[in-house]
Amino acid sequence: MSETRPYNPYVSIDCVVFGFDGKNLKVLLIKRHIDENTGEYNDVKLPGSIIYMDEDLDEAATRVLAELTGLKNIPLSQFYSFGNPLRTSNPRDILWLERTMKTKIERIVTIGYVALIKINRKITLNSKNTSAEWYDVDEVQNMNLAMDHNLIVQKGLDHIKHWLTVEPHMMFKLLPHKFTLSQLRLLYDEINRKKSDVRNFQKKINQWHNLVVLDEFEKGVPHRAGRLYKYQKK
Amino acid sequence: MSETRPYNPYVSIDCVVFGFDGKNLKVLLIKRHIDENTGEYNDVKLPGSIIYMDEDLDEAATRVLAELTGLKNIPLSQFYSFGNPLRTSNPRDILWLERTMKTKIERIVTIGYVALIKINRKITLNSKNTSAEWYDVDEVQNMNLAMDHNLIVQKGLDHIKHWLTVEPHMMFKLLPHKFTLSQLRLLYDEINRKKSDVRNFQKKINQWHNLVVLDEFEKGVPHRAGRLYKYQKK
DNA sequence: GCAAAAGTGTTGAAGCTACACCCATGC
DNA sequence: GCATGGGTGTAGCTTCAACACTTTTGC
Repeated sequence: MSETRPYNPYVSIDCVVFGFDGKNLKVLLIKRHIDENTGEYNDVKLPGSIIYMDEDLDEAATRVLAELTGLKNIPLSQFYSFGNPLRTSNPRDILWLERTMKTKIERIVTIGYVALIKINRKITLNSKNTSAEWYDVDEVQNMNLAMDHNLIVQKGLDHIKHWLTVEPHMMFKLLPHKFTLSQLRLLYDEINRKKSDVRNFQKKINQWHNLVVLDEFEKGVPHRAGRLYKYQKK
Repeated sequence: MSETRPYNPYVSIDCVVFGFDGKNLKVLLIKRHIDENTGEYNDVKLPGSIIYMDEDLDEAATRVLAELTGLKNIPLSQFYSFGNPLRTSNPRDILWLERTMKTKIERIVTIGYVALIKINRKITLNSKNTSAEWYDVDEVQNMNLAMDHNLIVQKGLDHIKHWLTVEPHMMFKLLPHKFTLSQLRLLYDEINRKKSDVRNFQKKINQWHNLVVLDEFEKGVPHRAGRLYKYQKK
């Protein structure tokens, strides 16, 4: 983070960070303020930034996420790269980029990374002018994100949906340490965009051998309390 | 392709083009000659090049492949991006890149694309100093390709292996117009790196409904001739 | 006639889907 | 006591793996 480390103004990282609030899948977005002398403009974008000249992509993703949100030790997975030359051609985007990066921007190819975190992780911001918030993934589809970030979120979603079949354990990263089977199923259904049969779902996950049954139950619910489970890495 | 169209020397495309000769999976590589005054050096690399400043990635992939091999109308799929800052740090690579691109090279992030073609397609080269050849994928693992191209080939392989389950029809792009079920099975097994049971395999592919049985048989084989099939898009 | 690959069915195991009722809790 | 979601088993169907012998052809 030294001030003299040169940027590569042609390549950036964008992080699609997903969370789950027990009901909806959420994505972490950062509010962006543009003062177009002074047309004023507020919108919302993915946490992302250009990379340093001598920086590996995975490394850059980790750094960018930490710098913009304070989130550390988050495994990030590259999923797709976006290089439409018009993706940063909106004057608003150019203005914002050049002010923020303090460098001339021509055209940026961005590498998309995806991460799954527990939604109650503390987010800290590096600037008073910004704020990060969780947005419903469904809402985001109808919002107008900065640059091509709608597309990036969509591709990120496709990517984690694909994980459901290939590595379903990734879901546990989105759940609290202790969770009920309903929470697990709702999350699964939310990502998969279809309702599972309750009994069949429980049969399926009982074969995963990574769930530990706890002697605890959820509290304060206006119905029979669900049993709590935790995930145990094998 | 005008001479004045400026390059973006920070982003490149590399194409992993696969073919199948009836027995082995092959990858298309380009011989590269370096004269290091005159240490002489010959090695082999993927068809790839830096992109133009105003060019979309998919567009660049199509152009680069056409320019370097004459292959047109080839669907290319992006599969992964490679950005280790040391990937082009070998002096040999720098020398070659700067001579070929006629521009100063600092560090290149490359976007990997994969394509599947029939192995008898005509390859034409744009220069007398280069030549393109098909290499056994297995051999390539033990060769020392330029830059990080061994890694890129490996990731490309993983990608098409994954296609077997998700979109198995892609295999037909690698086969001749008319083919036997053995050829199809050998290709499947080659990509999947395991032997299928003959009968089970035929049952599986009979459910695809994209195979048309022909009234023709292969010729000149020293055993019972296999029936020919063709692929019919639905 | 022999070497080499083509072609062809059945069985058992595992996994997937569909489906309905009683239970515990908060209000 | 009622509304809400928790928790539980079975039966039919589909899918997948394992397995061996006869046919055709070139030489």
